[in-house]
Amino acid sequence: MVPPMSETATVADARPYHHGDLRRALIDAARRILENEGPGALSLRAVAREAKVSPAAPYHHFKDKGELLEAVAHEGWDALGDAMGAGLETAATERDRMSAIGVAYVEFARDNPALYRVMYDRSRDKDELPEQMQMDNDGAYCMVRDALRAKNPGSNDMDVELATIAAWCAAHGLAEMLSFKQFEPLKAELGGEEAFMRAVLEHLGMFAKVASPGT
Amino acid sequence: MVPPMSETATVADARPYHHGDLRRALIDAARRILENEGPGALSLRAVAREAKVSPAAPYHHFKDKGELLEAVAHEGWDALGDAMGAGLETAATERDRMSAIGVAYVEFARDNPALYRVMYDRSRDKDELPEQMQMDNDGAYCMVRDALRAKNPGSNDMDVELATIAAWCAAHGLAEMLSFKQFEPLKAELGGEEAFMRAVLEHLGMFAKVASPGT
DNA sequence: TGTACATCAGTGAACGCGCGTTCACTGATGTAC
DNA sequence: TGTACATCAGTGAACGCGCGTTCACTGATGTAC
Repeated sequence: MVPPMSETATVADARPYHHGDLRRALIDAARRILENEGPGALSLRAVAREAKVSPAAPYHHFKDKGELLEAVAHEGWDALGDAMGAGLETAATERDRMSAIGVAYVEFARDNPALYRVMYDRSRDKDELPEQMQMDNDGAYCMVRDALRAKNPGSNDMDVELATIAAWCAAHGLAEMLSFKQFEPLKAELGGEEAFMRAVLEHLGMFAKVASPGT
Repeated sequence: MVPPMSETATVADARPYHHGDLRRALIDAARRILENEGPGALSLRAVAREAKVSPAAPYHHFKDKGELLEAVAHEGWDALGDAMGAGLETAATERDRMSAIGVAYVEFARDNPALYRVMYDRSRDKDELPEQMQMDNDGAYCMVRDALRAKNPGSNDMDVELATIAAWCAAHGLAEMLSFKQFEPLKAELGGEEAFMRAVLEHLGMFAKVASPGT
């Protein structure tokens, strides 16, 4: 009788006692859980399970659950910044830059809804946006500001700053609204979700109290 | 020896076995917990505790925890609609209506942050905004749409609809951004939080791709 | 007006669950000599 | 090159906890006659 595959690991199923890069694996596992099961399922134990490791193992890499969440959120902000940068590249003209960034932002949120929620989740709260969102470090926030400055030459700094914040608010709001069912007829009428997104963003001026701020 | 206050309840501390309106009391208790301890603390048991009732009592009024949350969220939407209506009343001129509603919206979210989160969490779970947000029932959504129609006479229906959604997105985004610490210097510079809110909302047009949609 | 009885709205104990975290441990790795 | 030993990164069992929910119950209320 041929014995089943020996217990001593073959090269193929070798799972060394030491993982190699468990930290990385845990963050990846967390993202997998987020997207497959939502933020409610994201427990430390679930992450360990997903990474095929004991419940205590993560503690060699993260002080506690909060620190893991922090790392996941940090990667999320990086990824969002990358997505916005990639969107910017697609803009044909300078005038298109803002909407290209906006569309990239909203699509990122749509495609990574649970991650996006973790990023903004205040329960770990510091009442602070991450480094990528600071006003002075060439992060995503500055990318938007630069695009706005280019689009509105001659605007004063305060106006550009406020418009940047307004843009971020609008994109965030749209990102959270996009998936509500009641907009589906409108999306269909406009020819798809991206058209809907652009249409909403283009109508912001109609809502604003003053069409040309700073005048 | 004078016996201590009789076990048989005096009029003052009469707590009848039957509560009278436990459903109401549970919803109020939930709101108290939300604002004092945040959404994370909102368990059915905590609500029962807060209402000074056994953990099983709520089941005579709500099928399960979800149904209680639903009731809390429903009241939240009503309260938000009321706040927006009250804001509308304060608008001196027709032109001010939109910003009056917007300010009222954002202030409601600022003053009831945990309730506000529950409202949108429940909606997101169902992929549906509540009745107050439907496009055809004289709710809060329609209030915004009417104000926009009045402000932009002659606009076609689609433009008004899209601008309404844009306004809602902007207000929601600002509501969630408002309390981040990094905006504090800006608020101070502008002379306070309300000035900041108005300034951000007024700058939306600068972000929009097209200043006058529909042209 | 009294009384029997059904119904309603509570109680309190118990259930099983998954959670975050700790602990003593052990296997694997790296380093000093 | 070989060996002793410190350190690192895992294991697996256990802790106490609060949770949602169920259950048999009981006190209070309302109704029929």
